[in-house]
Amino acid sequence: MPKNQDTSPRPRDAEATQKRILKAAKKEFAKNGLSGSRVDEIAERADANKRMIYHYFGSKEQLFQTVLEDAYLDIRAAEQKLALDEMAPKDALEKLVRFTWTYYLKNPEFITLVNSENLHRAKHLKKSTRIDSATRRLVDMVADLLDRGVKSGVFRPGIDPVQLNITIAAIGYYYLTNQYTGSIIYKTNLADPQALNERLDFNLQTIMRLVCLAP
Amino acid sequence: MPKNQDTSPRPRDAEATQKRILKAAKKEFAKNGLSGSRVDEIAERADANKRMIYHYFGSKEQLFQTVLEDAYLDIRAAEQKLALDEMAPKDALEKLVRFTWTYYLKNPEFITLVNSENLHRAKHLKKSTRIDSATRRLVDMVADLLDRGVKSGVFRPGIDPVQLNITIAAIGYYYLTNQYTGSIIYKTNLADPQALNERLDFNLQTIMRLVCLAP
Amino acid sequence: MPKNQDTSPRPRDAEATQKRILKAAKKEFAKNGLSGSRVDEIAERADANKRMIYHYFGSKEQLFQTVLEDAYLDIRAAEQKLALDEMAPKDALEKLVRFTWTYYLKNPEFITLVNSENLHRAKHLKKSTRIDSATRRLVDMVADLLDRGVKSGVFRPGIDPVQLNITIAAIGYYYLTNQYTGSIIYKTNLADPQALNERLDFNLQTIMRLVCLAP
Amino acid sequence: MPKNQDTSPRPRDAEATQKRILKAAKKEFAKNGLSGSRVDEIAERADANKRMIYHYFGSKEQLFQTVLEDAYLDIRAAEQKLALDEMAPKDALEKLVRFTWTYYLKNPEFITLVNSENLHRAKHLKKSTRIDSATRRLVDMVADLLDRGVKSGVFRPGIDPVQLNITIAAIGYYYLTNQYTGSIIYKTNLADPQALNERLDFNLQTIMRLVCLAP
DNA sequence: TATGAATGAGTGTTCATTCAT
DNA sequence: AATGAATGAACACTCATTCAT
Repeated sequence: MPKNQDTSPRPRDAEATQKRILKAAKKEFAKNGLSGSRVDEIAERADANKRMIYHYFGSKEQLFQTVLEDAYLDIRAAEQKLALDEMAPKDALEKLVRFTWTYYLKNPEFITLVNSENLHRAKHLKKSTRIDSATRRLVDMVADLLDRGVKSGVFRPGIDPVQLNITIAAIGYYYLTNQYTGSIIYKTNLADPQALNERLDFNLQTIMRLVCLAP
Repeated sequence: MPKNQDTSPRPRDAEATQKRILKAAKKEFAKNGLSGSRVDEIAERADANKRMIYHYFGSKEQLFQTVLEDAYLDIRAAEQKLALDEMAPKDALEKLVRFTWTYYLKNPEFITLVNSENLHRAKHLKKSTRIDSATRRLVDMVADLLDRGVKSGVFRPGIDPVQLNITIAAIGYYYLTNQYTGSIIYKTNLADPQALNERLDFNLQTIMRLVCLAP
Repeated sequence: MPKNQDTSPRPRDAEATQKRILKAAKKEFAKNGLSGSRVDEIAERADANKRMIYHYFGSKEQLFQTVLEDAYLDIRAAEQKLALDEMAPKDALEKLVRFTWTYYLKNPEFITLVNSENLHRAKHLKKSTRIDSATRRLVDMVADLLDRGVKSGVFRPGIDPVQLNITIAAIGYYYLTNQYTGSIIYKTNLADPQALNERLDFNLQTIMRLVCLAP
Repeated sequence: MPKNQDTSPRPRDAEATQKRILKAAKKEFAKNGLSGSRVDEIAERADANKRMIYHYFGSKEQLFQTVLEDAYLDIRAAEQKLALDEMAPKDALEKLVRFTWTYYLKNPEFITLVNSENLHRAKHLKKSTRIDSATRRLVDMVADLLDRGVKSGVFRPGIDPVQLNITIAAIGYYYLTNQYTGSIIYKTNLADPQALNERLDFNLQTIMRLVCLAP
C-alpha cells in the first residue's frame, strides 16, 4: 500500500499548477460571474500563488477567456462522441435532446460562463482563435440527421438545423439558468428530481412534435 | 405672473428623483450586472447625488431588488393587458408567443436583470413581497387558454401550463440572451432583423405543433 | 488666549485637504522621484485618505504633474518679484545669480522634481497648459538687462539671454544636485556652509567675467 | 577536430553573461532610474536568466552599484587618455571643455546614472571601493594645467581646480540633463545639432573668460 | 431634501527575490 | 553554469458606504 505523500511541498509542475488554476477559476467564475469573481479567491482555491495566475494567464480576463474556451471545447467534444450518424434519425434526435439536457444539468458552470460572456457581449470569444470551427461540426451533424430523417420519411422537410439546435438548447438551458427565479415565481421547486424528469419529458415531446411527421 | 420654472438648481421633488435613480439603475444593472455596476455611475446617470441612493433605497442591493421587482411587475402587467380570454384559443396562443418574443426584444434589461438575479440564486427575489402572486395570474391565464382549446377540439389535452409557459419564454429568451456568443459560434448575425423574424416564425411553429391537434 | 482645538476631527475643507496632499506629494516626489514615491506614503504624510488623492488629482502621475507645475510657477513668480529692471545692470545681474543660487538651496525639491521630469522626458510638462508663457517673461527680463548693460557700456554685446540664463542656472543647479556624489569623488563636503559660500563667489566671478567688459 | 561552436543553446561563458547583464542594466537604469527599472526587463534585454543576475551581482542595488562604478571608471579613464600635460595650457583647457561636453553627449547614461545616485544621496557610491582615487588624478591634472597657465602668463592665478572642474561639468551636464524640460520652457529644441554646437561655443567662451587673462 | 467630503477594506496587478532541478 | 517555477509583500487604484453641513 503506497504511502500518502501529501505532506511534501507542492511539486514544481507547471502543467499541474495551470490545471489547478483553471479548475479553480471555472468554479469561481461560474459562481460569481466575471466581475464578481476575485483573483485572490481563485488563487486560494487553486492552492497556488496569485502571481502564478498572471504568469500563466496574463490577466483575470485572459484567464476567463481560457476557461470559457475550454468550456466550449469540452461540450463540443462531448457532442462529437455521441456518434449520432450511426443511429436511426428519431433515436439520434432523442439522444441529442437527452444529452443536451443532461450536459447542462451536470455542468452548470457552462451555463453561467456563457451568461457572463453574453453580459460582456462576447468580447472574449471574439478574440478567441481556439473555438473557431468547433460548432460547425455540430451543425453539420444535426443537418445530416435531419436529412436522413426526411429521406426515411420520419421528419418534416424544411427544418433549419441552426434553429433546431438553438431550440434544443433553449428549452433546457432556460429552465436551468432560471431555476432560482422560476422556483419562486412559479412557487414550485424546479430543481426537484421529479420536476427535472418531467421537464426532460416535456422537452422531448416539444422537439419530437416539432420535427417528426405524424405517424 | 408666471411661476418660476427651471431656473432653480433642482426642484426638490422626491418622487422624480427616485424615478431618475430607478431608471438609471435599470440601465446600469442591465449593462453590467449587479457586481459590475457602480453606485457612482448610477448617481451620475440619474443626475442625482450618490447620497440620495442610500437615502431612498438603503443600499446597492436593495436598489437592485427594487429594480428587479419593477421589471417583473411591468411584464406581468403587460401580459394582463393582452386579454387573451376574449380571443379564440389558437389566436390567443399565437398572440402570447408573439408578445413574449417582442417584449424581450424591446426590453432587453428584463433578461439581463433576471440573469443577474439567477447568478445570485434569487436572493433578492426571495426577500421580495411585491411580486408574490403576480405570476399566478399568468399561469391561470394560460391554463384557461389551454382548457378552452381542449374543449373546442383544437388543443391536445394534458399539457401542463407551467411547462408551456416556460417553453414559450425559453425559445425567445435563450436566443436573445445568447445572441452575442451565438452570433460567433454560428458565424451569423443573430441580431439581424430578418434573422429575428425567422426566429419568431420558428418559435410559433414550435409552440403550435406542441399544443395543437393535427387538423 | 484661544484654546487649542486640534483634538476635533479634521474639518471638511476641500481646499485645505488638497493643499495638504500637494505639500506631502512635493516632499515625497522630491525625496524619491516619481516611481520611487508611494501613494500610501503621500496620503499618510498629508493626513488624508488615499482615496482623496484620486478624487482630487485623478492619478499618481497627474498629482506629480500638478506638483511640478506648481514648482515652476513658484520659481517664476519669485523671479518676477526681483524687479531687476529697476536696478543698475551689474547689480541686477549679480542679484539674479545670487537669487538663483539661493532659491535652489532653499527649495531643493525644485531640483529633484525637475530631474525626475527629465528622466521621464518631460512627458508631464508636455501636457501642461499652466506653465505656458511663464518662462517667457524671465527670458525677456534677462534680455532687457543685457541690453541696458550694453547700452551703458558695462556688458559685452552679443550675449544670448537664453544661453546666459541656462549657464546661471547650471552652475548652481549642478553643484547642488550632484552634491552627494560630488562630496565623495572630490573627498570634501560640498554641503558645508563655507563651501556653499565659496561656490556662490565662484559663480559670481564666472558670470561677471562672462558678461562684463574689462574696466 | 574543430571545437564545437555556436551550436549549443548558449555557451556557458560566465564572463560574457556578466557583460551582457551589465550592458542591459546600464541601458535600463539609464532609461528608468533605479526604482523605475525592472529586474525582469534587464534579464530579458541581456538575453539571460533572471537568476543569473542574483548569482553574479547579489541584488538589484548591487548591480546598480557595479554599473555606476563602471560608468565612473570609464569617464575617468577617458580623461586620462587626453594627455593634457603635453599641450599648451590654453589648448589643453579647451580640449578638456570639448571632451567633457562630447563625453556627456555620447554617453547620456552617465548623466542619468549619476542623477539616480544623487537621488539616493550617493548611498551606493559610499559603499564603493573601486572609484576611490580615480578622481584625484583628474583634479591633479587640472591643477597642473592651471599652474602651467599661470606660470606662462596666460591664466589668472588663484583659480580653484575643483571649482573649475565642477563648472566645466555643470555647463554641459545641466544643459543635457534638462534638455527635455528646457526645450519646453524655452520653446526651442535644445537637442537640435546646431543648438548643441552653439552651446559648446558658449561654454568655451564661459570657461576661457573665467580662466584666461585678457591679452 | 440634498450635497460634497471622507473612509476602510478591498482589487487587480507587479516586483524583487528564492526554490528546486 | 543555468533555468523556470514559485512566492509574499507591496503597489496603484476602486468601491460601497458614512459623515458633516
